[in-house]
Amino acid sequence: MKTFPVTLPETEEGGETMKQNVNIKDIARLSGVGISTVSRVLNDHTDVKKETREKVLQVIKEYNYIPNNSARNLKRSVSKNIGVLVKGIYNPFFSKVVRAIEEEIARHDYSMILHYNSKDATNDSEVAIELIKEKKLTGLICLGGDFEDIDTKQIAALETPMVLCSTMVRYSGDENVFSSVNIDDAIAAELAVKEIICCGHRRIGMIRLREDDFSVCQYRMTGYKRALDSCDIPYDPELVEAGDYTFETGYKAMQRLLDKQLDMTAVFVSTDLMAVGAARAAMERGIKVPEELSIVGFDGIEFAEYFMPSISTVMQPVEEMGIMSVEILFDVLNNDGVHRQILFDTKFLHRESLRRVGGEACPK
Amino acid sequence: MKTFPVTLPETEEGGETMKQNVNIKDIARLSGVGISTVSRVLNDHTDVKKETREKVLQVIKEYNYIPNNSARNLKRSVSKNIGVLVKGIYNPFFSKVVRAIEEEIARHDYSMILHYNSKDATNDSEVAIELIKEKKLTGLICLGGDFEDIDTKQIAALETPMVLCSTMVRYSGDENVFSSVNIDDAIAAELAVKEIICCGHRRIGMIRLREDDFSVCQYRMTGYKRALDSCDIPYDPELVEAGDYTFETGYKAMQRLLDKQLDMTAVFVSTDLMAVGAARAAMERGIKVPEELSIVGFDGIEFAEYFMPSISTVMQPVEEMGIMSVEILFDVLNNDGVHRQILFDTKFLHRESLRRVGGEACPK
DNA sequence: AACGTTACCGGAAACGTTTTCATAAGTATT
DNA sequence: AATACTTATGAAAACGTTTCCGGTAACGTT
Repeated sequence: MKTFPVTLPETEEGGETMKQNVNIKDIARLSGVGISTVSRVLNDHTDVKKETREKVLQVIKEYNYIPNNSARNLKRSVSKNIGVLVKGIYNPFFSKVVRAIEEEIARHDYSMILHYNSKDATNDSEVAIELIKEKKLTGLICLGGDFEDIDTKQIAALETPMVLCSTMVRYSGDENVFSSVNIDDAIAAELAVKEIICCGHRRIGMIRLREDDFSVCQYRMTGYKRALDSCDIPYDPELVEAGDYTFETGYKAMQRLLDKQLDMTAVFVSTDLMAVGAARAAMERGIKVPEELSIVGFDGIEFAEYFMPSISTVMQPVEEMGIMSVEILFDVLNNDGVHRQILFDTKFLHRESLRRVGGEACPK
Repeated sequence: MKTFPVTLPETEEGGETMKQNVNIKDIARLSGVGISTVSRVLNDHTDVKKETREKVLQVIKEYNYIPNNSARNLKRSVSKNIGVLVKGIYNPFFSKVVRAIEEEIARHDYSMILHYNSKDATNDSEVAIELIKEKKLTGLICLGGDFEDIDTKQIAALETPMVLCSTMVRYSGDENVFSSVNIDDAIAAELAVKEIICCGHRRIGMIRLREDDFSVCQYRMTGYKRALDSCDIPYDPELVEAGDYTFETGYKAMQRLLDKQLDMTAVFVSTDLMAVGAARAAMERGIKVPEELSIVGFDGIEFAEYFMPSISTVMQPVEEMGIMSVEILFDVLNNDGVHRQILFDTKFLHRESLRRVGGEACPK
């Protein structure tokens, strides 16, 4: 039953037998060194004589040896896996971030475990903690969702870096147990609405997110109000309807808005997806966009650019945000828990769906 | 340094100390049974007395014990991770499949490791094999991409079930080493083009995929030709341009097509993304869609429905395909390698972008 | 009463690494 | 020549499971 100190059945050209799995012991034996030396070579330790290292590397290559990750993980008591937890909405914006994240993670020689939290009304921090513990993750990036009443003690105890990207945090503690990557939704929205105002619009509708959806998108509503306020335009709740990210709800929200027969000349929409739905709803009723109604979205998904008319929007630096999330994660990992909060800049893209109307521009 | 056989420092209410990680030995000791019994409980083995099981479960719950996955993986010599390898294009179609896959994988209590293969011109099977070996995956699902000259011996030797979903396979072996989930792209495309012909169109353009992109989308070209053929419409290479999935290349391909001043009345486009880009290109030039030019896409992504005009397209059963891929994977896993090839049906969606013209319908 | 079965259970050997510790050999220092 | 310090190395102890192997107790069968 014991392995004898003989050479392995080699994987010959056309040979039928193929040793299923070469392990570190085999490599050690075959290169005439101890196991620990092989391990040192594998992990790039410096204290191995050059010739020894080369010899070992050659054997490794020759036998096509791949170290067993499970064993490594067990010893190191982490998994070289980084979790990404995505809040359950389907949004091309998130898909793109995920992609950027994966590429960056792969560059660091880690793997990405992707999990969608589809339960709608959960506080995502619990799911996050569960995930970390269960899968022994090296780190976790949360995309979207809602962290409320966080048990900072528990999170700190995990000693696993967490980065929240585009995640709503409602919690008034001072402890600093995670990093975050965001844009300033309120300011970005405020600027967008000001752009609308600058085009002479005064009656500006808004399609916001349902209030029970605690995502950062809620702040876009704040920005809307602030912009109105700073230009002395009264806030009229009649002009506000809500949806929940999707084309369809944007479409319906716009219908409700139009049904009210308001003298609206522009609408600011919380997400590009809804903006497209909204635009369609208006156009279906024969309302010309932007001649009769301007529409502005938020996110910067590519689709908005190809819609006819192309949708003016607030562009988030998608890839950069993804990459930064990973960078921060590894920073925290290596520099022992110094967390960072990053705010990215956005850019307003003035496209076809927004047009100047008669009225004078806002002084501001 | 050794752990003494005393009770653990409990996680008391408000207590500061928290035993970092309870393990199976602790649970065994605390519930007064042997380690193997705890293991049996954990793995739902039948040969444990009811009371013992309950006792153990209670202790597990009380101490919030979560088994160490790395250790489990090491013993079981698999990882409870299922890989998903996505070919590097950004396509909302794939994002949606991935999502369906993840949910199904999670339902089985596995994790999904998602990896994007961004290298454009690779034979993806090598990446796949590498991935399986390195991450000790339980199974692998490939989305898109190209398997050519497969080393079936090597794949068989892995003994890891592989499912190819929407993946191009160019290889003439008889051995059956993987399962597949697909639609019949040629037939679906043929039907779509016949629909166009039935609307009276005779000069039908095509925006296909670049020929060096070996994806299943190539078969859509086959379908196009077949449809023309069966209705005795001559194939005219002038009417064909190529792109590579994206809005932008669809847009440009349409421009090239229009530049040629052909008397085209409809265009069949290989992917919805390109179809939208193409529609935009036409409309920008003042060509009315569908009044002057009909456009038909392929895939069934949601966006196509909200574009104005909504894009007629071939709907693939996205979620079903994802779920099926996972189901097959587990089937193969449990029934010892009986592979299956699945073909899903598609559905042609006649929407605004396709309109009847004067000419008589095709007899067929 | 002796025996065979069955239902439960514990000990201990894996699984394949990383890392600590000890040691041997070489080199520099006294 | 004795000492100390470096450099390279191997043996062996973990890491936390699963599972094989065997053993005990209870029970029914002869």
